Amino acid sequence: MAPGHSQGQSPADTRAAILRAAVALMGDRSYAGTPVPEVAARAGVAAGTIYRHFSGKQALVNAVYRECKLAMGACLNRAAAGAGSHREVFHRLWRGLWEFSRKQRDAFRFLELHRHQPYLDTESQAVARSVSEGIADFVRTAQAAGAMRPGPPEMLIALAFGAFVGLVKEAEAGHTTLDETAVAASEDAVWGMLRA
Amino acid sequence: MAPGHSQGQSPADTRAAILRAAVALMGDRSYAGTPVPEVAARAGVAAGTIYRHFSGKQALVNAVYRECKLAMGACLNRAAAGAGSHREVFHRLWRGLWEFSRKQRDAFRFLELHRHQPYLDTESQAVARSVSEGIADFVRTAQAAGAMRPGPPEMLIALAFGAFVGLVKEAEAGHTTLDETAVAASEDAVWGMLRA
Amino acid sequence: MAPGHSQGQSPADTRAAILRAAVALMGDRSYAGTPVPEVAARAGVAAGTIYRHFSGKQALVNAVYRECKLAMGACLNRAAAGAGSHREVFHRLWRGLWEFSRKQRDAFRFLELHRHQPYLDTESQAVARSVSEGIADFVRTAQAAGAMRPGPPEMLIALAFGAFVGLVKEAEAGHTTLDETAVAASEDAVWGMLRA
Amino acid sequence: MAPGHSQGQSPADTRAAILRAAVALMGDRSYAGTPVPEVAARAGVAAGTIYRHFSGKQALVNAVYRECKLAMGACLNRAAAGAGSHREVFHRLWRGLWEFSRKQRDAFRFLELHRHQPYLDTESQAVARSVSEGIADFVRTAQAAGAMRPGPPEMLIALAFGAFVGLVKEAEAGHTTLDETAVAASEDAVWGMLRA
DNA sequence: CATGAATGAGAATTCATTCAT
DNA sequence: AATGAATGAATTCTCATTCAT
Repeated sequence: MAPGHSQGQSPADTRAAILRAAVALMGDRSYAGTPVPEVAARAGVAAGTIYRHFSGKQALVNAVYRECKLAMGACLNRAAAGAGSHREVFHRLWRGLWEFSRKQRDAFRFLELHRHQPYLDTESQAVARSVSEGIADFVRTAQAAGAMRPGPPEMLIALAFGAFVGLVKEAEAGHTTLDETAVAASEDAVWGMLRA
Repeated sequence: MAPGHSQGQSPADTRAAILRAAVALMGDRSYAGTPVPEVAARAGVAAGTIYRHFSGKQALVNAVYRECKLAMGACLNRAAAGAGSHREVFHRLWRGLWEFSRKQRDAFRFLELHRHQPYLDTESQAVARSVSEGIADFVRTAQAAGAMRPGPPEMLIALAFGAFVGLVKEAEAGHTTLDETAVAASEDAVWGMLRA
Repeated sequence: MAPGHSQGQSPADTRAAILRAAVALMGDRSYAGTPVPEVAARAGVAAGTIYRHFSGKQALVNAVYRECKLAMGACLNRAAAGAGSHREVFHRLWRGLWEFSRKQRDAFRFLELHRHQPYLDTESQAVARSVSEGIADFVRTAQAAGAMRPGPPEMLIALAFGAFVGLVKEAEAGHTTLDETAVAASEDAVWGMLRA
Repeated sequence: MAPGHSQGQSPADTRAAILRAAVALMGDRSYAGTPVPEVAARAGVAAGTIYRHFSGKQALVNAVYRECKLAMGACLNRAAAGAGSHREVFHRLWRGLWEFSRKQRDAFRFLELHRHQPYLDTESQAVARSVSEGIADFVRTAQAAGAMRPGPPEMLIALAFGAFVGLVKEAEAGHTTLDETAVAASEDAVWGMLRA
């Protein structure tokens, strides 16, 4: 009977808070396992507010997915952009992935848990494809230069990225932090898998 | 209207049907995303019947998890058991993984989606550990013989297994079947990552 | 946490109780104005039970609508069936309508409030049409015999039925019961409208 | 971002726009079925604006109801006012009703859908009564002059007005326009019901 | 053992209303 | 006066679980 109101931030801030809360919770407990009211609570807003910013739970996951995917894409693009040998670029990519998984831990987990889920819409899938495309280009160039083993770029990417994901999950489960030494060692190992 | 036994099904058959239904559905839509009544429907039994065989939804996932994990463990143990060089054993392991992911696709997907989830109980975790231990032993032996690169066995396993998972997910998403050629190529690549 | 169960009636009884509750409430407060839990409460069942019997609120109104419409149709058909002059048949129809509006007051009100609403599905509309058709046939016969004024049967029916509805609504609002005298007088008046 | 006045609209214009939007929507979808924000959207104002002009949703329906009822009352009074036989006055009344239902279709539908609803306040009911009273006077005069059949004026009005409503609803549902011919025929029929 | 109707807590979503700007 | 983001209670609907048959 007594509706309320509060304020203190711009709509964009509210939206951002909701997205932040959603990445964290859905990355931890899956889409179906995360009630909207809990997202609201963590974002510090009322449940109804979420529906002013997103048309529904599904629209929310998709927004989160795109944001995370683009963030990771940007991170990888930065790494791939600079000069240097293919080995050096790979070094930057591997480190970039590590940085991303550390600094945006929630986003990384979220992306891993929501790959190819049926509730992801066409736009989200398009974003995912465009990010993959960027990396595939790098692989193709390296293959053409004889620096990487031949084969479908998608396969090599799947192997290398899968390896990284495995590493991160292991680190999280084993309660060990993925430190400098481990990252350097894994980078070396994975390059052993990719090089010609 | 007439309660009683389902025609020609032993209790064990019923239990197996429930487990099969649960692997498929939960491997596809996650634990939280899979309603118990739907599992019942797919298993061809009434909703209540599930509760005669499992004390609740959580007990059901755990039963499923253990069964799948043990199946995969058995598959890997068989591969690791025979004679041959470390390279040859790895060959059998990689092929074993492939076999398993093809023949028990649902189980493989289920396991991947339910790694380290909070609803897995201590027994399930123990099963998981025991399976990992078997593989770790192989890695340690190979490292001692100078056939595999040094470093924590868990890390190498995480990288290799992660790579395989990445491969399978890519194949499913890309709608490409993981054929002989791709498996052979990936095996070669991953061995490049592991060998000393 | 503690789900329940109660029983004591057959599923058909439960369904009937829900329908009865829905007619009464929706006939009184409109479709949108009637919360599902209130229907449940009046039917003496839990809210969730409604969804075991009807796929949603909309399916519920449609079921109610069809049942009421068919009941009224049956009532009118009985009246139209017997022998006698057209005037006598009209007498029975008018009385039949009166009976129906008295004995099934809720159903009558419900039908009036839910005519041509957007949530009525094609099947409901078909039922409505078939009932109207029966009456239209009577009108056509009477017109052919020169006992009723010419013109589209639908128009005459709309006028006469509209008059009856107006009468009932007035009686309800004016808190006067529609007694024998009033019914006889109105019958005479309406026949004055219809006769050739 | 910049609060303030809507460009070139006087408060009275805004109020009128809200009322217009409300008649149309509530006449179509009932009181409970019409969200306030939707009324605002159709009126081209912000949701909050409605609450500067009306103390709540209920006050809004009542304002709408009174406006519509008075408009229809005025229409009927004009018809009843002029000279001529009772038959001629009835002709003007019937035509007046037709005019009103055509030119103010939304208002007519609104009034029909909101008769005797519990959220109508005493003032609205008083308005309704005063309009009815005007017509009842005409009926009483005609009865006294022996031009109309005897009986409670309210009953005759209910029958005749009900017939008209039935006609309009049929026309709307049957997707037939209520044309000159139909109106003339129905007028003749209804006079057959009313005349002595 | 199996059934499936019933339950009721809780999830997703809507909407009347408020109030800082 | 007007705005529109925010609120939170109410609404529709789902689903894990129970138990009479």
